[in-house]
Amino acid sequence: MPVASSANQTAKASPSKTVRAPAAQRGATRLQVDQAVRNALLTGRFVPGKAVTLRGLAQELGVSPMPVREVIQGLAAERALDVKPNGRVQVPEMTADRFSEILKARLLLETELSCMAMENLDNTDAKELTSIDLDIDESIISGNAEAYMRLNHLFHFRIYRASNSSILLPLVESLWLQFAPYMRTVYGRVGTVNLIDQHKEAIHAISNKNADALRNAITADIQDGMGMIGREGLPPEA
Amino acid sequence: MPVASSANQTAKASPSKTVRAPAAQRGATRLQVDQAVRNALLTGRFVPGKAVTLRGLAQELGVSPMPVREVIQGLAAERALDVKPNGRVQVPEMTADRFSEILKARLLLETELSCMAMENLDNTDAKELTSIDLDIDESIISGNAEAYMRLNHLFHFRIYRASNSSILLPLVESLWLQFAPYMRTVYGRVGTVNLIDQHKEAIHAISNKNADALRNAITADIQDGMGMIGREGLPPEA
DNA sequence: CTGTTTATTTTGTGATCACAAAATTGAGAA
DNA sequence: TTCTCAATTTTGTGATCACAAAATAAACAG
Repeated sequence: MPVASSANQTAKASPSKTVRAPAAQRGATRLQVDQAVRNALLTGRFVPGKAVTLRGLAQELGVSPMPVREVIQGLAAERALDVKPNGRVQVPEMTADRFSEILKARLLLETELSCMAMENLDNTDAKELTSIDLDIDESIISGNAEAYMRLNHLFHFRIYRASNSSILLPLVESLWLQFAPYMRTVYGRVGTVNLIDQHKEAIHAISNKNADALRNAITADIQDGMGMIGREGLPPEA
Repeated sequence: MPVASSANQTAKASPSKTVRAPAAQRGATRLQVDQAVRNALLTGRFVPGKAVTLRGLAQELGVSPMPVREVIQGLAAERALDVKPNGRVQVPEMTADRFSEILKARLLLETELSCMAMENLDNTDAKELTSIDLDIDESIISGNAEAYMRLNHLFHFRIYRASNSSILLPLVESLWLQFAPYMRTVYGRVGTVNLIDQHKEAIHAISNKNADALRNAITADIQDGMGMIGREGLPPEA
């Protein structure tokens, strides 16, 4: 899945004379790498434990190792990637401690975020969320875990983004990057059919402009989605 | 303040033959740059709006621009540095919205963190915290804002670190990196003598193993430290 | 076949380079 | 002076290189 124009790669014609494509805009390559890796993490295409190598990712995306290095450093700072003591980078493994702490943090921050968002949400947003939720239902019954994760993220952050938050929102985004790869492995084990859709009540709360109801719906959604794991055997390995 | 051995810099002897120092260990240079910038931010030596340039920082620390690039990317991902649309990097400016949100996030996360830490804190920790607090008192009366900020960070995170948290702790660290530079400008304006020391009660709560009391003390400390700004004129500029 | 040791490959790290976009400076005209 | 525009410098970006540590593969001895 090359992300850059083919003229960009293998730019080695004459010595000490590197030809470069016009470069659509400043930092476009890094941005594309960043989005590619983020999407891969959020949709579970990067499995916990998976090794992430500079040259590997660079070749896979059709770019030089340079922008990949910077993106990896950024994602490592967000704890979305794990830099081992020997420098190797991998998708973090989940542990029981990490999981329960993420659950706690999500409940704390995402309920707050949804309350903040409430005052800026109107019926137009409710309709959009309804549309997304329909796609979510479809992804659940069809067992398309990747689509489910993408849409579920879209649903939640469509709400949170209305909060106009510049502090809490990035923190929550970091949390999602951390637990998403593990959730994907859970869906692979127990499927997606067991998922309960708590989104209907969230939409209803938004339509009624009831902040408390939205808070409860978000709480229920988080606890349903992640609490399920508690009954399945939390730690993937001891 | 060169951070690397003098043998490392100006390593340009013969063409295409770079001499390198034995390299104490893997990633040591980047780690030193990272700690240097983090300390500068946390102690307020980097003022909001200050431009952070690759070559500038690299030369100041006596390293090549390479490790600086990676560190900056990491700190930008933690919102500790602000990457403008044109690629320039600077210490973030504070706004009223950001400030109140940071305050809210601190109250949410740091109280939780202190409660988690309580069960692992013993009298040895209390004595250490007392020692730190004495130094804090001294820094306040002497008006040494930089020392105060360093010690205050040390005090809080000595507590939080006992929580053995791997999720919430990095989030809070990100918050401190974000508000520290601004706080320094406030201390420069109104001085440090107005600061109220709420740490005594926190230490007392730890000695008594009273989680609720610790929560209250941390809450009071945060609100005292940051609530003061509300009476001084929050936004540095509109 | 098993365990150990050596050779090979992979991989992160620091450094340097070339280039373009952007900011800054400088000169000249009104 | 003040404005405008060209020249210069600064700065981030992508690319490539050299090196060492680490991981893997390959020999080899038992």
